[in-house]
Amino acid sequence: MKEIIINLLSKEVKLEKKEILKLIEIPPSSDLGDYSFPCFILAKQLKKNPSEIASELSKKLKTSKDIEKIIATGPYLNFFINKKSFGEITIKEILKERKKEKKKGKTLVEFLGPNTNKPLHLGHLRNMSIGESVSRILEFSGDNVKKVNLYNDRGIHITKSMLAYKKFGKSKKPNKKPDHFVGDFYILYGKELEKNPEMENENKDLLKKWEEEDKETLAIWKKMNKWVIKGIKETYKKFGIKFDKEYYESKIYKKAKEIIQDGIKKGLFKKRKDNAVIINLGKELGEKVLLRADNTSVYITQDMYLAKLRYQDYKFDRLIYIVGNEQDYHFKVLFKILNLLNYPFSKHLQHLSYGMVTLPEGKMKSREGTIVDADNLIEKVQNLVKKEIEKREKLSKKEIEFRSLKISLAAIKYFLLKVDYSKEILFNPEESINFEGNTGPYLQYSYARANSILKKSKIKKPALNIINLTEQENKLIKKLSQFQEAVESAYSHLNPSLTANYSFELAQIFNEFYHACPVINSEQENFRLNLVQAFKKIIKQSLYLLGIDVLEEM
RNA sequence: GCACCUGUAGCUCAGUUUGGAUAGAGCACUUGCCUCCUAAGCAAGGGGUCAGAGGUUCAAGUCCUCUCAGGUGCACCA
Repeated sequence: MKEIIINLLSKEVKLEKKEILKLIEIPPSSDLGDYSFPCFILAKQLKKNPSEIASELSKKLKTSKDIEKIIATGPYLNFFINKKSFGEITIKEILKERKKEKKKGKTLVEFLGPNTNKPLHLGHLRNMSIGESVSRILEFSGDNVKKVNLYNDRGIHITKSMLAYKKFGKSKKPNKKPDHFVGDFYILYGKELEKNPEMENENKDLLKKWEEEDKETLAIWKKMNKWVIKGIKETYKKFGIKFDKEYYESKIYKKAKEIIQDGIKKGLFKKRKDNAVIINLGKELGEKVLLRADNTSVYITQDMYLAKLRYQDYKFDRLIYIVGNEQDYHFKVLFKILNLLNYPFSKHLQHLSYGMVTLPEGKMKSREGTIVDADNLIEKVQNLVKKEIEKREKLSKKEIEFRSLKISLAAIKYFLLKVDYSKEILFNPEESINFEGNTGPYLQYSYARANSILKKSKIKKPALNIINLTEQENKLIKKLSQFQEAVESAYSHLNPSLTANYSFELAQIFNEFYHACPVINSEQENFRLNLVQAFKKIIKQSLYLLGIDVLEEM
């Protein structure tokens, strides 16, 4: 429909079609028209008042069977489309089988990156929600996407829980979810450290032993890492996440040094007096150590190597790191160094920097016990959902379990995705997770309602013949027609919140329609069934892009 | 101190990328709607110096400058 308007305009207006496309907007109220073209830009070109231009154009442009009316309202040229044919085209287009987009290129999405000393928390849930959603949006638009994870499974923070376990664990085996079991020792380390500051040195010694590959130390490390990873995997599988490949820091941290030699050869890196290797990145980024005096590599060195390794593994066209904004500086430095090293992939790296999840009392702190644990949160929300279900109907235990998990995950994911990723999210345990209004369950509910209509109608193959259209039907058709644009926008901005906002607006309009326009046994049943079907398909796709599953009944 | 990010209704957020018609939702609050396809819903109502000040422009929540407030980073931790 837009194309028709563009073609019409391009005959009378000295602008490229692309420019016209950019300018066309949707008026704030449908009384004004369906599409509009603001004439301000032409005012300079023609040296005339934009209102005059609009009214002249409104006389020149000819209406057709698709464009019924063209009216100038002030400086805007407003188009009224033939709503019946627009409705037919839109619905047909949606109900048609979707051709798969051609593969555009290979994109790696790295997310999660857990430490193997404690269970996942709410921050990880945001990370995974964004990572999964971005991956799906990319894939939907034709990218060949691979999801990768990295376990930060070595280092001073890992030996903390090991040390506490050695001292106080008495070789016990996990008596609860194993990542929580290990996490308790991590917390215990912090507590004991206050009483006994000497532990910090003990911890350093333990790390040294690990680096020297002391057998006993490696055995504890392996055992505890296995426990944590098992627990973490359980959580992210429950959350609906899968990775194509998982990397382990412990397996690469020694090899990371290879990259240092390359930099020295190229004259980029320099040896300091004490034998540490450094790079000077000028005033803005400063001096960075890349290899310690004791010849061990640091975090950034491993990331440098890992980027190279991933390029070897996948020959990606793009690598997107989903990492919190506390690491903005780190990624600036990382990309800068890889650029200086002149690696071919270095220009295709991108940091999707998302904001922290904070609590009303501030940042989550493990020391103060204010960490919102992922497993606990999911369980709590699921229990709330169970109560809601039980209020409504009697179901088997199995069915309650099934539905409550999907609904609670929808509530959590949607809560984390509806806010622009770059912004901080305030999580208020009392208020944040609810099931009404702009929430995941509201969207699932609209889907279930649509499904219920289709199930209950006796007409199984409704014909698409439109007699006349109500205001709500027009609104719904228009919103449905904007799905493609919404996805494209989410793709180019890598922003799931755009999809979330679209989904909510769509569901809202559907619910208005639901109340205003009865489907079953109405004169318009055939057409309305088509409309409901189209809605069902689009809302399902939108929710899929957010990583949210639909329910046929709720 | 330096760098980056944020500031829109009581609360949580859209809208700022690319300036354009009357600044929108949700929650909370007040009312109405289940003999009607699922009330996790719908309808109506009150609630705004778009942090502040200047500037650019025919036009600024949106662009520029400064100020104020909050957050994050500035590790040979990962």
